[in-house]
Amino acid sequence: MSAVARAAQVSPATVSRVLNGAPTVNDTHRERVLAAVAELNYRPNRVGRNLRRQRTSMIGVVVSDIENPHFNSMVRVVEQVAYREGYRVLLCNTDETPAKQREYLEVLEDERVLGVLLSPSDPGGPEIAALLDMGIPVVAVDRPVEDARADAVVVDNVAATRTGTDHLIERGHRRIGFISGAVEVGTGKDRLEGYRRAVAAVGAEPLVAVGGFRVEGGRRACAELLAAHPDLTALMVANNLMTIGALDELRRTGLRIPAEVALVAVDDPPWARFTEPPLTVLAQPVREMAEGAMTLLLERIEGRRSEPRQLVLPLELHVRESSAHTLS
Amino acid sequence: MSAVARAAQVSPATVSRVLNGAPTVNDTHRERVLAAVAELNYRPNRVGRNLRRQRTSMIGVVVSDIENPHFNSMVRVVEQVAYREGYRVLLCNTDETPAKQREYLEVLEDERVLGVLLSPSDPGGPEIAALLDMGIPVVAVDRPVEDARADAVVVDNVAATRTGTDHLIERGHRRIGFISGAVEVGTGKDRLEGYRRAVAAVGAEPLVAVGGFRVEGGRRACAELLAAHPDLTALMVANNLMTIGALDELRRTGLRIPAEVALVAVDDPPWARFTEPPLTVLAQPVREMAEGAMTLLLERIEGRRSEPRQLVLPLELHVRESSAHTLS
DNA sequence: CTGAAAGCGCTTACAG
DNA sequence: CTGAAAGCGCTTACAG
Repeated sequence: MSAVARAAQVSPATVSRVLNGAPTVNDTHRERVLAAVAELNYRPNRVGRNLRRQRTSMIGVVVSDIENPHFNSMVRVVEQVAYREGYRVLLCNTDETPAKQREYLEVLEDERVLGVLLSPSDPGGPEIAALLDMGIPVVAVDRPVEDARADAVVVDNVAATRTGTDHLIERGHRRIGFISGAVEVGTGKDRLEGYRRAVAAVGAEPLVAVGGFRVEGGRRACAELLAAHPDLTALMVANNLMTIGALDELRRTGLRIPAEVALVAVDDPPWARFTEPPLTVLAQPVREMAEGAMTLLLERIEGRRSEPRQLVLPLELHVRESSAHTLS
Repeated sequence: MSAVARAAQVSPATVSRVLNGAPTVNDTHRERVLAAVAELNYRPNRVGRNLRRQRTSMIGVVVSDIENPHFNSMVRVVEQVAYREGYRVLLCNTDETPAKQREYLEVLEDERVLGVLLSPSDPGGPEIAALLDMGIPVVAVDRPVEDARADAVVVDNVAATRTGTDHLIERGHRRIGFISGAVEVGTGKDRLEGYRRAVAAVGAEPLVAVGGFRVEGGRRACAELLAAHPDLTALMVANNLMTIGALDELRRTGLRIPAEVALVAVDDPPWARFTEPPLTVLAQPVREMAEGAMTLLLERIEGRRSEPRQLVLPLELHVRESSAHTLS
């Protein structure tokens, strides 16, 4: 910058003013500065600016599994909104491990990001409180966090699996298996709860196997359920990745969907309409969640709100063919 | 930091040494510093460190469509490697637009990232040269860039669609449609070229529609081809998103796969085995590409290589049922 | 409208 | 082994 100042025969302060669009700069000076910038191929160093301004332009986005279509649709929307508003996205992927979450949140704190969007692997981690202590706003997405100062955008997971299971019950099913996510996380617990309530309401026995939200776990859980309960007629699966595993396992065993096993899944990834048969799903309002989360975060960052807020959005049942068979 | 120094009754220099694990620190001092750090809940400010060290720990990752499973699998692997090696990932999504690419690359330059992984929307953008001029290494992924100083990891796209089309030709097809990506990007051009060579080799007529690599474009291109060439018996689709669109269109028209239209697609997303019928695909070696790209980038960042390198990886044909029908 | 000066939070060569 | 000092590249209150 001082090289530019020298070339333009002005002070560094004036260069800075020109670069930041300050109104109070003489036109001759402005032109000389811009010419020198072009001439020297100068690009301002944001690290210096960030230090001086005591403010970066970065938002940390911490997801638990970036390969999950649910999260990457969300990341996409978040990135679009951030870009539009002039912020950058620092992407972190915790692979569902509390240790990685802790390390990443500490890094984000040290990098002095403006705010954090977090789909927690560990909703009670003390590093969440540390961020809030430092004045860095946190918006929990998908799953709430324990610290009450954080904002949150969640969906009504209990209602979702309740609705999905009720749908199967209406179709005459009573032996309904549930492939659950990790029950240590809120989403997993709530989805299991919705299922339990639905089967309890008609006096059916809960048949549960835990698949941990990943493809392989879904396959294993499906195999377990089929082995333990050969009489089951329907499956409710708690997310899209486990659904891939479950479909693969069902295909392997040769069971027909929906005639022998009906299927309802949480999440509506792009491929759900193209499996055989197309899947009945509970679609998450991904775009609304991402936009809601960014709205809450930007309100905080820009100082327009200080009271915590929580957004609860509904999932939507899309009935397709995987549940089209009615038991008689 | 000066507060910590005061509390520990040492100089800021000593605090810095303790925090950075310098060996030459008296144990008493070390303990006093660590106690003060814990007491004051001190977290070092990386912005200050970055400025002083003239070095950040950030890698820019610029993809053209983060919602595409191909790229998000890649981003996942990149993130894992970066984390393991102590680097952070700044994620940028260009939505296939040169303008967004330019803006993001300028931002990455200004943020003084250590290096950039770029799947270019505009392989000739002058901002790529600007990064290299500034000494920031660039590794092109998926598609090469024009500047010869950049490293690159690409797949052999010409061979891929050539192989896929030859596979259809062996099954007796001669009226083979091609749903192309954007031909302005290398991948799109090369995939089209492989198809052209294959049909030319048997004297068949090339039947091409451009779908631009996105779902809607794929649907439109498929409809176009079916309308213009009602006699076609097979389709080769240049990526996974357009395949979703094409499948949807085929389903709408009621054409049976593979009996009435055979289908081969580039990319092997998780759902490709669960469509009806399961898809014959050309699988990209995504993990190898991401790991290769990170290896090249880290070699540059850590100064272990200065000559440009290019990695070319093969795609693999996975024959499934969407091409199982042989024409007689 | 402009410049000289201070300072953001660190790190590190230097002297002791 | 330690501290005082300089300085990374900016921005901005202040004085003129």
